[in-house]
Amino acid sequence: MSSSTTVDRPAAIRAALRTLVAERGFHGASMSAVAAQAGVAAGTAYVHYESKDDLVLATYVEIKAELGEAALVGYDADAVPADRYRHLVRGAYSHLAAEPERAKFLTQMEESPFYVAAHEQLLEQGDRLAEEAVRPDLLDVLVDLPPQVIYSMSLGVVVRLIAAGATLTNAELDTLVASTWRAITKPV
Amino acid sequence: MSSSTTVDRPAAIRAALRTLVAERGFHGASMSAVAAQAGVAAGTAYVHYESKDDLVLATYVEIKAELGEAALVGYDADAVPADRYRHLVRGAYSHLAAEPERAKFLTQMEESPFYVAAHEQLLEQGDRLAEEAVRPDLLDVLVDLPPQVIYSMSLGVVVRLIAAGATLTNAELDTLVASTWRAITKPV
DNA sequence: TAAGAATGAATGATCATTCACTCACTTAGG
DNA sequence: CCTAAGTGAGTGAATGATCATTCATTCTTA
Repeated sequence: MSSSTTVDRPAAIRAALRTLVAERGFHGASMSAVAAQAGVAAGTAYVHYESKDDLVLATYVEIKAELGEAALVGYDADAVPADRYRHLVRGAYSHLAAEPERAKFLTQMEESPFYVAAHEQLLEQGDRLAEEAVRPDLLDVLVDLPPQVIYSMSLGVVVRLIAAGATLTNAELDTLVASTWRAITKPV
Repeated sequence: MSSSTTVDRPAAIRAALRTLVAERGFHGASMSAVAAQAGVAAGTAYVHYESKDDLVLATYVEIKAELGEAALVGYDADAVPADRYRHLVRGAYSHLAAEPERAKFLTQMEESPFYVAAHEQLLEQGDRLAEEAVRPDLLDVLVDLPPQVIYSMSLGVVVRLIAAGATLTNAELDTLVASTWRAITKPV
């Protein structure tokens, strides 16, 4: 059992990975560097994670889960697709803007060698946002493009935008929601 | 001087890098692997390029230059911004779809540690497409977001789409042009 | 034959990962 | 209470693999 005085090392190590990947890319996030950033010895990460892949995966899943949870706060599952989309994008924006490190990690992740495995892991664990995206009434109105491309035109834009250091006013965010919605839905 | 019977090794090495990065990511594109793919010895790349960074940069610049050239064929510089945009996106699409390897290389590149240096190099050499993007009459109608984000909502979508293996009909491509144009321009 | 191109084994750096060991803390027995 | 054995997190030097890069040597070609 852990008492209130003990530290959650796995969480500290995941946080260190987030920070280093966000700041320097996977390039600058060697296991020794991560350990140093977390203030632990090189071997400690391996007490909690089988491998670097395992750690990266766990960190990615954690960030995605937090993002999904945050985006779904106050969500009305019975609303019309366009309104549901608006809610999710705005929720994701707020959550990511509050800690841009997360957005930077995600953009670094998306084209990395880890991504394929990470995406599979996510599907196994159940990705609340992805599950929302495949609801039939939404799918019906989406353009016929690979999910990855749909993502890159919608939530992906928000992630990259925050990773790039941009901030939007409420009005600008609404414009972006509307624009990206038009981009991913079939023309009337 | 090279006669007609000699091979252009630098070009072969750049092509090998393209192929390996497209197929396996930067991860699987070590200098030995690139040399092997090009059918030359490990040291040969260093006869023509100072370093791996140098080779990656040259390959990136080459792909961007080819893309710009292809997109600008038949370009009417006096047309209205929306029409110029349409021409460039359609041109880029055709060029990339003809050899998706290029699109895959570009997506791999965009979040890699090489990107910052590559982008600078591109600006020095003069990027025809980027120069088109900053013409005042176009800039005037674009939303106020970092260029990188504008790119990711416009040409970036096309690049990712092709890298993901999608193909579009003429009509679908027009829809995409219109959608992304709405995404990057200020609302009326 | 001179000059540049090509070679590929060797070099040194960096990495992920391992493991024998230490240490703090818990538990069982007296 | 006290103590001894047990437990598992934490350590960090060592290992072996992989890489980018070098260079003495060989080959090609003009």
